[in-house]
Amino acid sequence: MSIGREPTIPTLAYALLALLAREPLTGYEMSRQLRDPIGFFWQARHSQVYPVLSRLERLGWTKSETFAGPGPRPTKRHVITDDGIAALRVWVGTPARRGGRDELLLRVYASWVADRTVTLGFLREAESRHADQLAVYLARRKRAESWGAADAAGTADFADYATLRRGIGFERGRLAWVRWLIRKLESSD
Amino acid sequence: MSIGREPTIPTLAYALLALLAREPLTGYEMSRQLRDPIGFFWQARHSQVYPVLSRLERLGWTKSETFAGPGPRPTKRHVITDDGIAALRVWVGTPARRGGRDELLLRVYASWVADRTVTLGFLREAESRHADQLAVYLARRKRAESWGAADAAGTADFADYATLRRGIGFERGRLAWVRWLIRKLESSD
DNA sequence: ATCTCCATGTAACTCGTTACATGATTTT
DNA sequence: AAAATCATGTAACGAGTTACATGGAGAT
Repeated sequence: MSIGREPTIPTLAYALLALLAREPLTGYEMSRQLRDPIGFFWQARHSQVYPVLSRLERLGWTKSETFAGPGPRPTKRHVITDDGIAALRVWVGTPARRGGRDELLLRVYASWVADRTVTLGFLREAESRHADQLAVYLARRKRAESWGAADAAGTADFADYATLRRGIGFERGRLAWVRWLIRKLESSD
Repeated sequence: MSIGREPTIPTLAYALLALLAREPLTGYEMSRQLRDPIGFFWQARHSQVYPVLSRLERLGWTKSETFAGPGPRPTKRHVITDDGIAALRVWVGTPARRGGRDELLLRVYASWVADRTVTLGFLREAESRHADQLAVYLARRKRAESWGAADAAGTADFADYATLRRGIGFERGRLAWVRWLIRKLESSD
């Protein structure tokens, strides 16, 4: 029984465990994945990743093997332990708190103080960014479906596929809304 | 050479200016709005709001009048200045950085390590939360449309309405995806 | 020659949350 | 009687960003 307040585990720790549950990775590889594949819904810089990785190891949730690599320091490959998988399993079932921050919406909320050309400018920029992102996701979905990820419920591949589908839904909804707003603003002179 | 780099203005400062551009408010009223009306895309606690408000005043972007009120300290009503509106106008046109964090997606990404009943449990909870939120937004849209907000492009009311529409789109897309996932997991035994 | 990728970490700082602190009025 | 609402703030901490630091290998 610990009397004091045991320090809370940051969500990033579970994001890293989720990556390691799929395959062993170096810290560098994890921080790359926290940009691109899962960066759609969770991001972190390498400077945030490394301290959390040490902590995971102190908790016994991961272990690492060190070997010679590029750069001045040795490279570490991290592996999740049974305790780590158990901890991840518990966390998955705890309630998610919502509440995201969205700068584009905040800008739209304040846009009535700006010139319409400025507003249309950032909306058109958003339109093209979201169209690009949608194209990326659609290509990935095609690939994922071609090797049957859609029918592999219960696997990591299916979980990837499920989050990808949400990415597509998000980008489509966002695009439709941005285009609606652009039309509205253009047709009201 | 160390040029005195002016400290960066936090995004919350612009969120507060966006509120004050609509009407003068107390810090308390602003922190309430950062829960409910605009809490869908931007949140903050009162402990974060008050220091930023002092800073806005030091910058000359707001001014406040103090009067006796409930509680041990006097109440302050904050008003945006012309400089504040100008600063908000500039900020609206600067590029928004994206990248949100979404705990539900992170949980789904890791869900393949958990029991299917656990996964279905948090998905059904998410389904009902999003259905509730959608109902709230739809009621607000009805009200907004009844007094013509949809055709008032360039006004604060229209900006409110535009963000509300995105809220509805988001909740609908989220609901459709959660329901698809539930069906997929249920039908794969 | 310069840039990017690989691969690690630390330092300084800002942003955001939780808890502490006070106290009258209104609602349950 | 207890809780919520109005209304302000501070303190301690955790989360997240930017910058500093190192250095080999391969690409432009």
